[in-house]
Amino acid sequence: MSSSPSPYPLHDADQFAQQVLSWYDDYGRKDLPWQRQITPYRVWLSEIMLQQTQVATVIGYFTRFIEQLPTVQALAAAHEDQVLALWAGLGYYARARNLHRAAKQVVEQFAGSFPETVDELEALPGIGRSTAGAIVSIAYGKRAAILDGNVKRVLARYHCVEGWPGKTAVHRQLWQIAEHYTPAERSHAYTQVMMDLGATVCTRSSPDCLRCPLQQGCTAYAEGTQVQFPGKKPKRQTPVKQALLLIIINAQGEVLLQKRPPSGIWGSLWCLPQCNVDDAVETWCEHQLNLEVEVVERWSQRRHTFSHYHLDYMPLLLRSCGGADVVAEQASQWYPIEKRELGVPAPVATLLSELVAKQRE
DNA sequence: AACGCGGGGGC
DNA sequence: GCCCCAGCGTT
Repeated sequence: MSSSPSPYPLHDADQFAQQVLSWYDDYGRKDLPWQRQITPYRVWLSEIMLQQTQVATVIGYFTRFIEQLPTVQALAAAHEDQVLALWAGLGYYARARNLHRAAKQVVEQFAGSFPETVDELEALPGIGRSTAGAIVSIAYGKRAAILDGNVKRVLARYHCVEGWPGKTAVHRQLWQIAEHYTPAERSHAYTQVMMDLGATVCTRSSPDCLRCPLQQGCTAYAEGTQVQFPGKKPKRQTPVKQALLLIIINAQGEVLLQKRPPSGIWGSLWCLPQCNVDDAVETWCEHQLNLEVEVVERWSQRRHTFSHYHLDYMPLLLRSCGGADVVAEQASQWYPIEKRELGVPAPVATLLSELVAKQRE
């Protein structure tokens, strides 16, 4: 382990662990769905979901996912569309695709039993150092440090670590601290409590320091500078893109969906056809979809925000009135609007729901 | 309307 | 090794 000098003294690791573990015994969460029957598969799935989403939301997704794909073998054998449908609404769809790929690797390379070391786990797609540490400590009870967003916040405040954790130097510093405090015993409880603390006590904008087991010893608390840590990502302004989203209905009342390419926004999800605002819609449909359409309604413009741009889109309701049906190609299909078995992005799901509601009027 | 999340991949 | 990418719920 590298030993770059720290600008602050690390505290006693045993005492630190004792403080948080005692809090865990009293207040830690122990009955979340993935904490009940602990298997590496369940821990892995929950950790990937929790990377991007809060516990309350993950519970429903996790439960549904496990019902349909209860084992890594089942996941490996599933169709990509089923996996993405189970993920739809969570965002960051590359993770669902990585999850699927990793399951196949576990089945093929490890005969279906999960690897037990951080190094082997990290070699699987979608698993990095922190997620590998979480699996090793929670599922196998072995010592391994984690550094997710919650833990970063707790540790950055505890030692007033300056700078944005996206910077390599800051990140390295935080890992060093994380490793220092990670105890050899009670690995599962320690990992769990550090995440719980960050999620429920040491929150981003209003930390509840009076209930924090680390209050004594927390440098930011002592200085009243909690909300300054961790340092923020330098922000840049997000561009606005515009598009038309085409809700094309055929004579059977089905809507045309197209599978997106595997990389980029909404990768591999099923989406409404999308064209530029200055395209002539009828002509575009004829050329791109080989479909004759007429515009039925123009809905009001909405905004969907991604991390790096806004998409202002106007939904157009179109009726397909014949023309060759080119939907033979794999990448598009007519889909019953009330069916919910394909992975569609959140805004598309919203539009389809609105359409269903409208038709019931 | 900001904000932040863990890891992959391009450079 | 550094930086950009990604989608949604929360604040």
